[in-house]
Amino acid sequence: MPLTLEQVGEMAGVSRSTVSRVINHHPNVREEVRQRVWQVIRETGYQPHAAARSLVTRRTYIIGAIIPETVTTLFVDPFFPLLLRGITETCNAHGYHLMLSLFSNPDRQEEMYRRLVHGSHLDGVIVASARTDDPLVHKLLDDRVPLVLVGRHSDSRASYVDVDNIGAARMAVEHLIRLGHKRIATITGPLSMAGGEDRLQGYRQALESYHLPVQEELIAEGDFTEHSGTAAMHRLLPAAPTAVFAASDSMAIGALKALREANLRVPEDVALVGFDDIPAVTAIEPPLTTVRQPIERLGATAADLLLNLLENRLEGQASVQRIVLPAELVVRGSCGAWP
Amino acid sequence: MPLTLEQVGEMAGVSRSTVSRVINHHPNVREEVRQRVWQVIRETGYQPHAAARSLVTRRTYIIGAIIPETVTTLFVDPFFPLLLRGITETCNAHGYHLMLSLFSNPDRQEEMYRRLVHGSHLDGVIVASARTDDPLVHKLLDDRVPLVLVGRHSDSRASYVDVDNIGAARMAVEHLIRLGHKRIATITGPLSMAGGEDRLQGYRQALESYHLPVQEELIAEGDFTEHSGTAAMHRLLPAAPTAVFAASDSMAIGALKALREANLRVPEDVALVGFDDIPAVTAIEPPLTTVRQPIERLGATAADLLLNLLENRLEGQASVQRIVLPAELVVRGSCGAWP
DNA sequence: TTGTAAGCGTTATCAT
DNA sequence: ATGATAACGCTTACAA
Repeated sequence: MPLTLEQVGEMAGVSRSTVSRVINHHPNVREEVRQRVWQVIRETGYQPHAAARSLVTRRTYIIGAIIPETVTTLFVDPFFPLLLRGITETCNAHGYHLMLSLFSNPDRQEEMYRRLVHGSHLDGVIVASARTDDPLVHKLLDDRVPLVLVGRHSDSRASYVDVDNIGAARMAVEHLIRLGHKRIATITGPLSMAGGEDRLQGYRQALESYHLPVQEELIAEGDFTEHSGTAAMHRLLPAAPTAVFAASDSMAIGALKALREANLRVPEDVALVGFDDIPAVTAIEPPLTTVRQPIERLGATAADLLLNLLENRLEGQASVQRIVLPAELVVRGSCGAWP
Repeated sequence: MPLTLEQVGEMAGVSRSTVSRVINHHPNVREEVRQRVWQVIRETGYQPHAAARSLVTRRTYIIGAIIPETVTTLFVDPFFPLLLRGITETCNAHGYHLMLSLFSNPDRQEEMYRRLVHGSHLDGVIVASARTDDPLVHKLLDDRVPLVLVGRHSDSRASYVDVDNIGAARMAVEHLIRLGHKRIATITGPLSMAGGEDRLQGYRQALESYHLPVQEELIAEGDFTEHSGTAAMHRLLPAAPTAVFAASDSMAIGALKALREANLRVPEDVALVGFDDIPAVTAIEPPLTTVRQPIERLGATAADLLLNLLENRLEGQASVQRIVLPAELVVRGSCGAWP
């Protein structure tokens, strides 16, 4: 059985209130007493009971990371582990813990939401890669749950951290244009997700800035998975693009397979650029030119934002914050820029 | 402000005790009253306060997933997301939540451990892929924390779920032997981890069962990462193996690069087999023959085991359980078995 | 500076 | 079958 404040107090010859003050770093404790109490705490390994504490403080020091249903299938992508690493790193550094919820089963979603949010389990929530209009986000906001998103959302009340998807996609496509390509196709992500929509937007902007036409037959929608990349590439083949910008590396790899099947060489016949910089891209031949996102920083920043929100909620106008992080183009063999 | 039991009781015209009984499905409540109370609960969306509840029940319905320091760098491997998916799926189905802790920062480990474990935050813990003699595991066991490991451990008190690494490795190597190879090298994982040790053991067994010599110059240790695979392959090259069994796909991919540099073709000059079946292996040329582990089932089984432990602890002799799941060989191009 | 006491929202024991 | 009432371990006025 773990010790209680009362017992620690007894051992130190003070009341439980004093021990509480010591633990919570209240100033009004005699130095000598403080020393003695810490001594006992250290010796006994006393640790406050989390539930008892949060019952009165109304704080759990737990934040939730929610992966919405739509992306649980993408959860195996290195994106999420990296994001989680960024989040936990920051959380732990500030004494917070992380509760991970994959909303994979639609039947259980509502119940999970209730237990989690209304059960006062969490101080705040980070939602990763929701659909642009995911109702979950609206609900959290309606319920006044301190919230930070990874990836932008249509709800104007939502704070978020995002990668500059538009700029990054534009950079990638302009790179292809400068390499002399005129018929550049794109395999988009799901257009219901910000990442999908924005990267397409960047593609458009790049073409327009070079006065190239945006042609519908050069645009095919995928869902970020490799398989969808292959399928999309098959649909694009009749339009005979000389270059392809895929909105994810997995889709680029899928596209590569379709190109191989069609006896097209990369980059000689078709140049290829991906997005994400997952480890697999350096394993394939040719290594994939792609966009590298600061994923771990994305997570760390989201956590930072959320913790700030939590700590300053008292003085708090509900200030909506939006942070956009830059990405970088990593040029490798698949775009033909190398000799 | 969320409602309390008291308020719900008032609205239903009963005392808080009765509402509590209804919620906890106690038999002794008049049917009519039960109906009325549920009605109010549904209408109001009342949800019990988790902290208040666990203060008295001493249960949090949270289980912890701990990723020890040694493998946080491997956390980006698809292994962990899949494992987590298996774990959460089972947890959520039984009304449990998951707390994720990456013990990445050694300086904070002790404090995190204390807050987490001694703070009564968790009902039980799953530790993934610890080192075979990881002190963390001993400590958890000493502290009487209900525990299930993913991957075996030297502490005989520990229940675990593991893949049949020995059998799987043996199967992979025997496959190479049957293909006619006599000089088969292996790139091992870290020998301080069960997965590393056992896969080497399987390699040995395969050779021995075919009366082939086990030669030290054909064995090189890696750390599961791609880079270490390249380095290990370089060390193996002088021994001129005709086949290589790598204990992870990432290392196999690393080895492939080293082989390419040395102008050796796969599978013509050197056959290659990996372990894990990560997505990247079908992206490379030739596609990698590898061992597929039931990772998600591994996680689900671990969670099942732990929840069982928790639910039956009362009647509970501390029965140590060990479950070993089979893996399968996936034959693709890199071993030369295909025409 | 320190102790006493009330209260956080439950569950559980005991009457009724 | 139901309602008081006493914990659970902590924080926080309020008193001293």
